[in-house]
Amino acid sequence: MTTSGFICGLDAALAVIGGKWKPLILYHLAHEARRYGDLRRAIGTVSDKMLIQQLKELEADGIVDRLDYKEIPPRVEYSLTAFGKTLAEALKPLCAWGTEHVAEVEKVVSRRGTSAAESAA
Amino acid sequence: MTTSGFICGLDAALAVIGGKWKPLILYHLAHEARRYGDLRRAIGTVSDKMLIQQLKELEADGIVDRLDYKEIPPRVEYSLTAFGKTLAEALKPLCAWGTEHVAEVEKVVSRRGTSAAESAA
DNA sequence: CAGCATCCGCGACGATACTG
DNA sequence: CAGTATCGTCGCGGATGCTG
Repeated sequence: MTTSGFICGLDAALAVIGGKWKPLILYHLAHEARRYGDLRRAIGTVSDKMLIQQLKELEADGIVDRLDYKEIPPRVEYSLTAFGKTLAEALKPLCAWGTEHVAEVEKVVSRRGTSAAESAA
Repeated sequence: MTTSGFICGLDAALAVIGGKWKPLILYHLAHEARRYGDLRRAIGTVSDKMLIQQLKELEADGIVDRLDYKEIPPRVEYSLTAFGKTLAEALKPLCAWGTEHVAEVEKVVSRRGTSAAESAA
């Protein structure tokens, strides 16, 4: 058994950033460390359950770092690890591609169910 | 509201390549045009329904091109469009990143359910 | 050979309530 | 503030069978 499941690295990468909220998390964390609630507010429409879950997976993947200040009231900061930053680097071209072709993509995707683009006037 | 659903191009890109079999399809099509059955065999464990569906979405997205030879028995070839090739280009670094860190990723992902790790050729 | 229709399970995703 | 636990929905993805 190859035990390697992944055929073209792309699979591996997608397994890491494929979660519904992961790209957004990565995006917001790329600039600077963020507190939990801060992050949630930044993303806007994510539930605690999902945010925590995705955050934990990213943490398990070694992409993000969790810093607990052990204070009362609680204060926790999330940030990208060095490893996570290499991922962010690798993501840049794709991000640029997406930005450049947002219009086309959005148009077609919205036809598939208004999943990502809701208020596309 | 931003009316743009997508915050960072990354979202847009993921909406395009996020399907379960899309990376594999892209991967196999990147090298050369492929016939339907050929493609299905190459991927191995994909059902007709899924392959067709993903292929159609990619086609609607302008990523892949469908060439029907109108013959009997039927012959259809799928290939990347010029647009699709720009996407493939943007994907390379991510692909490389995934390849480079397959080990780490695979380890963690397999803990989450052996979901993506199974289809080896 | 290429593709479509249908049924169905299961896991992702989400809303709500509760805790330290 | 930063989570956790539970329950319910929804649609993705898979298996099977049929058609041109």
